[in-house]
Formats: sequence, C-alpha cells, structure tokens
Amino acid sequence: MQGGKSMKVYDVLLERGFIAQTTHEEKIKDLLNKGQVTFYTGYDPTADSLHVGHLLQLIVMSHMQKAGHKPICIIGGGTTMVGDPTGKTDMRKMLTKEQIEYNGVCFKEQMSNLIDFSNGKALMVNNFDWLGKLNYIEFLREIGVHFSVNRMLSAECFKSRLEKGLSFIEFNYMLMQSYDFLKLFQDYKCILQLGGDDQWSNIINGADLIRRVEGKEAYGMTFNLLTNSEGKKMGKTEKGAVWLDEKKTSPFDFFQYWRNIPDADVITCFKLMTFVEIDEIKELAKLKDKEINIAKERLAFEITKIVHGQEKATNAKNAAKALFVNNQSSTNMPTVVISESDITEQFDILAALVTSKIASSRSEARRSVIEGAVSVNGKKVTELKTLITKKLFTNNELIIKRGKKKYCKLVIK
RNA sequence: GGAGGGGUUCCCGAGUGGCCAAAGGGGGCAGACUGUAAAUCUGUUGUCUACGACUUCGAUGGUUCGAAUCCAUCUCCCUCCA
Repeated sequence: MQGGKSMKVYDVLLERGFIAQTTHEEKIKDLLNKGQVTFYTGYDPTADSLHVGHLLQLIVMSHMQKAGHKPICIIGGGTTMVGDPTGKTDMRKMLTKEQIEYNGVCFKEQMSNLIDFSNGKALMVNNFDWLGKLNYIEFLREIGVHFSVNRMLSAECFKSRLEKGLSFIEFNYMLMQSYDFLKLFQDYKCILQLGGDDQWSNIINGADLIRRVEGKEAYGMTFNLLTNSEGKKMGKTEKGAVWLDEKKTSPFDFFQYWRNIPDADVITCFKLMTFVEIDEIKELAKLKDKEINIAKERLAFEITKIVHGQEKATNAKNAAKALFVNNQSSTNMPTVVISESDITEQFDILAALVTSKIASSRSEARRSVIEGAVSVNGKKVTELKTLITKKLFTNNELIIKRGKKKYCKLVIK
C-alpha cells in the first residue's frame, strides 16, 4: 500500500490527469478505492522494445499495484498476428510469427522492471495461448454472434479506415481483444480493463461481451494519450520512437529527450510519467522562464531513473551537465574508440565526423563543416581539408562536436 | 473475373522525351535569437576522390543521340462493376 497520504488510487489517477473515459465512473471509483481489483492492460509486441507510450500504461499499472490491486499484463502474441487498425491510416505490415514471439520476450523482460511479478502479485499472460487455439466456426458461433457489424462500423476507431480501406483481418481485431477480456474475466476474475484512450471502442466491446455471455458487469477505463500541448503524440523523434531498450535509445538520449521537452508539457509529464508527489509537482510548476530548466532536469532524471535505474540516470544527468554547462569532456559521453593506425593522412575532419557517427556520410559531414557547425576540442573547424592528427588529442582523447547537441569523444587505444 | 486510375527522393506531392538530383509543402539538420525550450528568420537536405563524376523516380527488358517521362512484360495498391 502507498504510504504517507492515504489518498485512494482512483483519486490519485484523477488528480494526476490520467483518466480519459470510464464505463461506470462511480462504480469504478468505489471498487478501486475500497477493494482489491484484478485488472489488465494489453501490449501488442509489434517491435522488439517497449516505447514511451507503453511506459505511461505501465506507470498506471504501477500506481494501481502499489494501491494493492492486481495487474495482469497481456502480451498480445495472438492479437499482433491480426493487427490493431486503431489509429492507423494504413494497413499494418504483417509480422512473422517468429518476430512476434521474439518481441514478446523482449516486452516481458522490460515489463519486469516496472511491475512487481513476484509471489503472484501480478501476472503476465500471452493471448496467443488461447487465441492461437481458436476454431473458426466455434469462435463465430460463440463470440461472433454477439457483435453487430452495423455497430462496429460506427465505432470511432474505424472511421479513418473506412475511407482508406480496412481489411477483414484487421476488422476482427476488436473481437479478439473483446475475447481476451472475457477470457481473463472467466479465468482470473479480471473485471477491469485499462488502456490508452484510443482503445476505448475495444474496451467497451469487451465489457459488453462479458455482459452478454456471462450476464455480469465488467468495467473499462482509458487514459489520456501522451500528447504535447499541440495535441501531437509524444515519444517520437525523427529517428522513430523513444525506446525503453537502452540499445535502441541510450539512457543519455532518453534523458535528453525529456530534458528538451517544451515548457508547456513539463508539468503534465511530471504527473503522468513520474511518481513525484503531487504537492512537489505543484511547487515545481511555480518555476518561471529560465528556472523551468530545473524542473526539466528533474523530470528527465526521474523518468530515466524509472526506466534505467538510479545509476544510469545519474550518469546521464552528469554527462549532460558536463557538456552543456561546463562544455567539458565526461566519462559518460558517447565515445568511439579508434586505434592509432586509424590516424593517417586520410583521416580528415570529414572522416572523423563519420567514424564518430555524428554525420552519416562524408557529404553530410562536409555540409556541416561549411555551415560552421563543427568544432574540435571547442575550436571551430571551417576548413574541409583539416587533418585530425595525434597532436590534437589530449590524453588520447579528443572531442568532436556538431551543432550544440551532437558530439562524440574519440579515444585512441 | 471485367473496366479504369496509380506506384517519384525521409513523408505528402508536382513533373508526361533533353533546361531534372527532379517544383512546392512537411519533417530533419545547421546558423541567428535564447534557457540544451517555444516562436520567428536564414541556409541546407542522394553519394563521391566535388565548379566535375556517379547512382536514383515499383521491377525487368526495349525504343531513342538522350527516358521519371514513350513501348512491352511483371509486380503491388486504389476505385467502380460482378
């Protein structure tokens, strides 16, 4: 149970601004504030790592678990075979069975860092276990009968797809997810499904199915999606999603993502993405102008800590400070090791930019030098033919920088 | 199965024989301004041994001095009809 203030989970979630829609507001509030509830959220393993959007859902689950409720995480091994059309404008790429299985394993690992699965305090199940065994005719007769195509077509989640095209396989996704809810209701007495607000239609249809089949009431609740003040989805960069896997998004980059979010979004992120007490967040909200940076740094630290742990979060913070505040080298900088034999007559500034992965091609490197964006050890380099010689290294180290935020330490070994 | 329309650089989208590495917008990157923010303005945005060369317009083959543009085959997508 959450110590200190005896605020109830529902109120906590409400106060922090998580809740978007509920099927039965008062009833759910009662259930959550008074008893112990088994609830679930589904995660479709469409990639080999969770991303920031998933993190939000997991934080909700964590709030719930800390309040004594029992989470079930569904790995959507079965549903991913079909593909959720929700919010997509195009048909999803079909993933192979092997890929899905592998992704599921990755999800599992990452989730274990955020939810406590020890001693049956939470469950993780894969819906392929039951969806994979379904018999088509039986499924249609038992589950399909309860769905009205007319009603399905009027669901918000299909709207954009009705213009662009929706394949039959994806149209079935809703039935699969509804069946999941029914199955968990039957097997684990799971009475509540949580999800992002885009999952609303899928969730209410599941609850509906339970009512029709079992004659019992089930509940659903959705959470605001992580969007910025302009209503755009957060957690995306030009390189794609911000991943929780440190091999895909380094703790430093992860830290920097949050460190650089727009002013207007800081407090929302504090409430949704951290466990910092609401009173403290209110204090942080009072910071103005330049001072907001204090809040941003704290925010970045807190979220990075949740995902990567205290030590890596501290490292990321220090690395960022070293670079931006002191403009100095740091042991936590992105580093590329080269050997002495790499430093030849050919090793010019362009080559250095490419090997340090700051530029993806010599052309790009060339452009940035012409633009006056490149510096070596703090000195601007404007001459394309500048050679990188051993003399430029101090203690076998050299810092190469492009613009304000891209840099790398070259180390000779 | 029949008829028609279409696949262009990261994305959207112009381009219908040479002036096309391909308009415009979005996004990205960089510069100015700043607070490692936002907004704004400016530049830039295929690769390279770089005032030139090379590779690119769904795939393959062809016509032509010359093709993203014309022809053939293939492939994928969309719309209408059954």
